Amino acid sequence: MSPHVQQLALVDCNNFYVSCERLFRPDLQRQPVVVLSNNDGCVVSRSNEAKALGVKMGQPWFECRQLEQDDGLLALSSNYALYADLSNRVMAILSDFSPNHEAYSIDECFVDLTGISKLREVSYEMRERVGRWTGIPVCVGIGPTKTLAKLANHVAKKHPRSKGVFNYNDLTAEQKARLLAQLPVEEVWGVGRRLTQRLALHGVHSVLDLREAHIPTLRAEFGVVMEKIQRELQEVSCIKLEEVQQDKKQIIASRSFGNMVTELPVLKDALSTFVANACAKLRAQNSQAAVIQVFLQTNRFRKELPQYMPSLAIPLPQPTSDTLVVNRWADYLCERMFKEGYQYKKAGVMLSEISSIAYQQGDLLEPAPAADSRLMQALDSLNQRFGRGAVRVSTQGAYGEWQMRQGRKSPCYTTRWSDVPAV
DNA sequence: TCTCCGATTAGAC
DNA sequence: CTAACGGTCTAATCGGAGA
Repeated sequence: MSPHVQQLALVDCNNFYVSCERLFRPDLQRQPVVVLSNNDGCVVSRSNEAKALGVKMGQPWFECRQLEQDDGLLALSSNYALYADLSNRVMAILSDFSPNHEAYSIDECFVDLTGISKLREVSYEMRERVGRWTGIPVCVGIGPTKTLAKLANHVAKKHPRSKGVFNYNDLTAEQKARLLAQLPVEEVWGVGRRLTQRLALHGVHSVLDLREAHIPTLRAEFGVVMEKIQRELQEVSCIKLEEVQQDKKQIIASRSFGNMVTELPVLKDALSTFVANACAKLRAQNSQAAVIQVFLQTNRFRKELPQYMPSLAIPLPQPTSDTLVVNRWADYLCERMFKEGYQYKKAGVMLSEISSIAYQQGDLLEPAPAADSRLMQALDSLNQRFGRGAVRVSTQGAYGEWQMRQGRKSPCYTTRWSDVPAV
């Protein structure tokens, strides 16, 4: 093999949320288990046994709920504090294998193993060490580009013979072609449902079809994104490893309500919580926002009810990350949009035009409101020590109607002492 | 006619 | 309580407004 081929590994946790729950509930092993999204709305993680029962990713819980009685399917509310904590542990272990790595999502990490000797042994060791130290099962896919590493990971997950590790770079040209011909094009990273349909119209069904497609046609019909995907399949790296986490360019805090909301004060109360979360995220990356947007939504699935989905944005007089300042604007925007006679199901706040506080522009007319940032710093450090929501804006949480339903949540074993069972 | 901007679309997980 | 369907984020693209 030529020495300059990139050996890029994608390590992906198996059924991550379900695997996290199983760590503290050994009785869930070999049982059909799913984890639900916020508000216990949709299935977002499935054990293999749940997949075998036909439960689909993203399926609304009420649609498969019957399986609870019929087949012993167990559903749990999501416990993000637990998943984030375990994710951090997995990432820390993986980072020991290479200084060049990217935590791509809560359950996936790219690790650049180029130039490592005994690559085979090392990739098995990654899998085993994560399993031994955290109890989370993972699969490893290796390829010359991110897109092919992802595809290799898919192969590792699907074929038991691979024992959880698959290296695309080990294949001959013929073996590569044979493998790609068997894989449907929707398995490719960046090709979703819509693009799969459109590609089929052009006779592109397998990954091999896409790799070999006529380039000018592809570019004209599908744009630069598809061209990049094709180049990646041709082993030309177009998507680089992002080793440092980029600052968010946009921050959204929104939630569906546990019950429909009809009154303005309740909406404002919910929004003040969203503002607090969004501004805390903003401050955590040392940024400020210049535009705030608020949106309200009725339940789009209830077609018989009157629908109203307003959204309003406003440029702030000065960029800020101050919860109290943003909250006043959110109140104002909410009041301007609120209409009596609708049942609101969801609301949210979006912060955009985000910049680093390092570049704070001095305002010639208004004195800089630096004093308030001390209050926000105090608030952040208290909430960090005692848990999110320990210190709040006065109105926040006065009404309970909007809070989401989470009737099936497991205890916070790793992040809250009081939830750890006595030995 | 060109450019900018907001809204829309598509995707990931 | 007897209906019930997530939350964030990015990038490309498109159409209209305004220069």
